[in-house]
Parts: sequence; C-alpha cells; structure tokens
Amino acid sequence: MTTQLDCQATALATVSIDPEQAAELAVGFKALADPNRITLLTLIAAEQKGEACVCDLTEPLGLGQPTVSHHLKVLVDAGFLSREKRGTWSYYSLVPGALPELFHAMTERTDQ
Amino acid sequence: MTTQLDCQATALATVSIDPEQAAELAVGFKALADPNRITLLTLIAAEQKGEACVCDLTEPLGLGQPTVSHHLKVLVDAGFLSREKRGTWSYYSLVPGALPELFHAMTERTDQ
DNA sequence: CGGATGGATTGACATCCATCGATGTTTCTG
DNA sequence: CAGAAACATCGATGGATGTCAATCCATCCG
Repeated sequence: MTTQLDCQATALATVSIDPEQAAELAVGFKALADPNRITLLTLIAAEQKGEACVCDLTEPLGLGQPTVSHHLKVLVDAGFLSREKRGTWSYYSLVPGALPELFHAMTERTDQ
Repeated sequence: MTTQLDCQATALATVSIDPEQAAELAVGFKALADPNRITLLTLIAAEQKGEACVCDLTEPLGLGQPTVSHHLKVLVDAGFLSREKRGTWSYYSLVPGALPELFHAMTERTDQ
C-alpha cells in the first residue's frame, strides 16, 4: 500500500535538490552576499600580480584592518581566495575556477 | 599639487568596482544565500509547467506557509522569480536569464 | 450572502552578522 | 634584545534576518 507513496517520495528526491547540496550552495552565496567582499574579490582580481595584501585593501574599502581581515577569512573559508604568508605580509589571491564552479552548479540545478 | 593624488584616485575607481555595482551584486547573492531559497528555485525549475504555487512548496521545504511566502517574496524582489496571480492561487516561475546575468556580471569583474 | 481556501502581511523573537576597539602573534630590523 | 610593523583573533554591540503564530485580504463556491 505504501508503494505509491514511496514512489512519489523518490520522485521528489530525484527531481528536487538534496538539502546538503542546497546548504552547500548557500554557503558559497553567503560568502558573496556582502558588498565589501565583492569589492575585495574585484580588487584582488584587478591586481597585476594576481595577489594583494591586507594593507592594500583597507584603504579602498574604508574599513578597519580587523574587519578586512575578517572578510578575507570568510572568502578563504568559502574557497574563493587562498592565503600565502610571506614574511610579515599575507598575500591573498583568487582560487582559479572557484566562482565559475559555484555558478555552474547553481545553473545546472536551475536550467530545467 | 593634488594632480597625482587625483590621478591615483581615478585609476583606483576605474580598475576597481563601483560601490553601487558591488552593492547591487551583493543584493542578488544575498537572495541566494539561504538553503531554502536555493531549494525553492530548484523546485520551481523542476516543475514541468515551469511554475508552482505556494501550496506545492511548503511541504517539500518543511516550513510554514508564511515563511515560504516570505522567501518567495525575497526571490521576486531580487528579480529571480515572477509572480502571477490566477484566482486564489499565486504561481511563481523563474525569470529567464536572471541568474546567468548575475553570474556573468560577477565573472566579468573577477576574470582579470 | 457566508463559509472556506490560498496566500500575503504583521509582530515578536531568537539568532546571525558586520563592524570596531583592544589585544595577541609573528616577523623584520636596528 | 627591543621596538615596530603587518596581520589575526577576541569581545562587544547594533542591526539585519529566518522563523513562527496570528491576522488580514481576496477569491471561490454552496
């Protein structure tokens, strides 16, 4: 008797999205859900050397150093930036393909 | 005496991103920064008819009707969904190209 | 007309988050 | 070794946000 219900449940699970995957995507978008973090990514992308240290980023954003450091950590934890420490400075650079990968995963689930 | 400073300021403004544009992008990503809203988009995209009403969406999400209605409003305000009211029901459907447009705008600013 | 149904809105509440000041840590330098 | 410089971390705080219960609004149907 429960066959049809089970079948419906299976169909829903297949057609919709896994809660884990939804949460994973949301984590990525949450890291981008801040104007200053968007600006940080574009600032780093605009650097000729492909990297920037915190001291280069505080002034354009008009934020304090701890706040910028916090935002950078969020972007690193989300996998969009990588940090390399050389001497006293920390250099942040874009992780190649990280943003497109997120966008593609979302588009894949959204194009019917 | 201020010529060089002005020039630097101009260069920064050109190379980096406009604060307004950063805020605009952040608004879009903020709407996607929630697992339930991600699931809503995928649920609607998975509908054969390309649209769904609130009553179809509350159960898969396990949320109350007001909460689902709230999330849908967020997605409509962000431009990702459109609402069409027919009789008692409200039908939500994806706005074609809205998500890719956001992703493209971000990628454009991020690919150096 | 009057109940019933689908949905939006409001108010309240708990939680999360962006920001800052203060402090800690590491590394360079004199 | 001692100070300085760059950055990270911590604690606090005000504002934003997700959720729900209750209510309101519009539409359908006896």
